[in-house]
Amino acid sequence: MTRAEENYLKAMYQLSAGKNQRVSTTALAERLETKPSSATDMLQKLHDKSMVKYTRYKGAQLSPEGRHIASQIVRKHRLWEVFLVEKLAFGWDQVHDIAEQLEHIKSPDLVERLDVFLGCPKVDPHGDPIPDDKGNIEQINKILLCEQEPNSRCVLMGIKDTDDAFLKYLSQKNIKLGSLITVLDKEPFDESMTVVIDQKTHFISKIISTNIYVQPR
Amino acid sequence: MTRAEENYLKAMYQLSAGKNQRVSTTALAERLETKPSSATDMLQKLHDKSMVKYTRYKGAQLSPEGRHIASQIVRKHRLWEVFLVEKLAFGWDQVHDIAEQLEHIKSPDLVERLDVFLGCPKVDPHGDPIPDDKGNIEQINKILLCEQEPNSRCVLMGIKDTDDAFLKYLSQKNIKLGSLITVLDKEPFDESMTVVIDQKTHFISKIISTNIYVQPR
DNA sequence: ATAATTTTTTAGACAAGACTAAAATTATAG
DNA sequence: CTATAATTTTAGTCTTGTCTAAAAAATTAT
Ligand SMILES: [Mn+2]
Ligand SMILES: [Mn+2]
Ligand SMILES: [Mn+2]
Ligand SMILES: [Mn+2]
Repeated sequence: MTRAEENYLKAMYQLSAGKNQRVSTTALAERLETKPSSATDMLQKLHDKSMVKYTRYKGAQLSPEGRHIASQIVRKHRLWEVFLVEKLAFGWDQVHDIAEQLEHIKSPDLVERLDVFLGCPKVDPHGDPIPDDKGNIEQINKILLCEQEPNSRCVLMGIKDTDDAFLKYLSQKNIKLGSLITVLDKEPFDESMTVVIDQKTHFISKIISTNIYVQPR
Repeated sequence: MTRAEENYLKAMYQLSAGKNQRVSTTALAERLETKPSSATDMLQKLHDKSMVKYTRYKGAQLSPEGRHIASQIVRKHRLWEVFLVEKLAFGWDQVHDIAEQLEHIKSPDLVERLDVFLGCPKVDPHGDPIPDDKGNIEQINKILLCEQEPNSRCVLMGIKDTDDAFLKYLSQKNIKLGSLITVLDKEPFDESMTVVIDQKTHFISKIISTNIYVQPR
């Protein structure tokens, strides 16, 4: 697998979120910041290598093998992110681009040892689950903060859209994975919330509460 | 710099060992397991980018900038090798190929943090010096074991030709960086040696003693 | 000094991956 | 059900990095 092929497989894996739906040429091209014609080319190549099932004008779907390869790229990406944050003290907003490169290092032995070195983590620094070497993901029960009722407690379990600016916003306010959140009030008008996070009171908009995964306590 | 360009610069850096001599097209091609015509192509490209000074039919020489870039690839290669051996418990015969990939990861911040994480090592697992971020190398005073006189002591400081098979041979006999070596006898006929390494007696051929760097004690 | 040999370069081709412009197909709207 | 719009594919071009075969230059030997 070349780097480009791996990136296409990973993009398909992430676009067909959890389930294994078909992915359209345009969606794929958009995700990879390339043109639909390039995506078509690649899908045909991946079809010939039986990594995807591609039907002209109908989009493509990962084959079991393509799906497995994609899961291992994601596994590597997230393990490296853990390494960068836990061992090299990077901030969670700094690691994605570097992991984007590291995920393509080829050495099954390396992945295994890295996993052990990191203590076999189950989630990456943004709370996203790390697939195991078979591609299985341990489902963690989490909901969006915006769905929490007033006067309830929960724990921050992940970030939905791990945009750099948003990650910076959160860490600047010292909000992080594992933070204890108490919802005090929810404004019916704009659904903004008053919450206490680790003893500090914050007023957060709907946009923000829709981007934070929590586990009720 | 693309990966191929980086590999050419690194190869030139290593071929012009220490000094900054001119490198021939054929030598470069051989080192990179490619054809001389490909090397010519690349040298012309690198000349246009002023990474090397290339003269037709006369070979090429690294420019100060090309030399610096090359040194940083070597720096990354060796730092990653330290990481793999020290942190992930790889054997010193298993790390070169993986480092060959890792050396191309682009992030100045990453290199700096990795260096600190590893305790700013001065040599890699084979005893080769690690250039600093300016490209400077701390010269370590070392000679070949074959040049040691009988009835002298020395410490193993490095391996000259870090061939996988040779590295395996050494570690299988528990001979490693820092091992204390006492030369008991040197056969005048074939220059084979009887040595004690860490309390154990070994008979070693000239070929082997010419491949081990030591520092006299 | 000339001939033979070796080294190096040029010319032309190819594969991977991307792009643009045009054609084909599918989806949507009236 | 047809006309228009949107999506997708094809055809042709480009860049990077490689190769082979042939030409040119430099070396070595006679
Ligand atoms: Mn990421
Ligand atoms: Mn990637
Ligand atoms: Mn190495
Ligand atoms: Mn390399």
